[in-house]
Order: sequence, then C-alpha cells, then structure tokens
Amino acid sequence: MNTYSSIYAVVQQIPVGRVATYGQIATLANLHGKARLVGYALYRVVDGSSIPWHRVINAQGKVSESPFRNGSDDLQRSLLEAEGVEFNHAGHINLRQYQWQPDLAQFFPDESRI
DNA sequence: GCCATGACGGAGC
DNA sequence: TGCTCCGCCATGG
Repeated sequence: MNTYSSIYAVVQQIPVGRVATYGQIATLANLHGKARLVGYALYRVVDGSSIPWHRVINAQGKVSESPFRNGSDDLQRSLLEAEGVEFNHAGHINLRQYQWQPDLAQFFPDESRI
C-alpha cells in the first residue's frame, strides 16, 4: 500500500451524489496537509480506472482541472450534475450540502476511541 | 542527482 | 473579497 493506493482507496469511498475536497482526501489517506499529492495522484490515475475522480473538488467548492487535460471542467461538472450535485451561479458547489461525511472510525480506528 | 512543476491549502496583506 | 506567497512531496527532464 503506497501513497497513491491510499488516495485511490479513499476516493473510491465517496458515495454517488457526494463530493470531497482534496484536503479531505489527503487527511483520510493519512496525508494531512499534502493536498497537492492528492491532486497529483488523481492527475495520473485518469487512465481508464474506476476512480470517481470527478467527485473530488478543491476546498473552495469549485472544480479544478489542468489545462493539459481536455477541458474536463465541463465533463466533471456534467458528471456531478448527473449524480444530483448542484452548482450555483458562480459554478460553486455547496459543500455544506454535498460534502461527503465519512465515518472517521473507518479511517482512524485508533483515534475514534479517544 | 538537481531543478522545475503541479487537479491544493492556508496564512498574510 | 481577492491576490500572492510558501510549504508539501512525487514525478519527469
């Protein structure tokens, strides 16, 4: 289980109709503060894998994408809207409403008993 | 092996 | 509210 495997494992936990932020994924993957690695990991994985990468957005509730990847902003947005996630006038997602709230005990069993 | 870069985040101004 | 800078670390040239 390497760094990226952890990230992918977490991303795959995101349920349909929910989104998670890079920072959140990083924390759940035991990489708190290393959100960049999450973005980098997802950048490499969009390779025909089954990772729901479109459910990962930045902390501002907005979709980010690399200019090097075929205008995926519309694609990602479409995929999310198809799952019931709504965007406001500014293209933002209401995190309060759609952010995934995982069972922390599943990721940090040791800390859950504190 | 060194340097630049990158789907981010948070602090500072 | 919005922009800039710094930290983090894996990857590619």
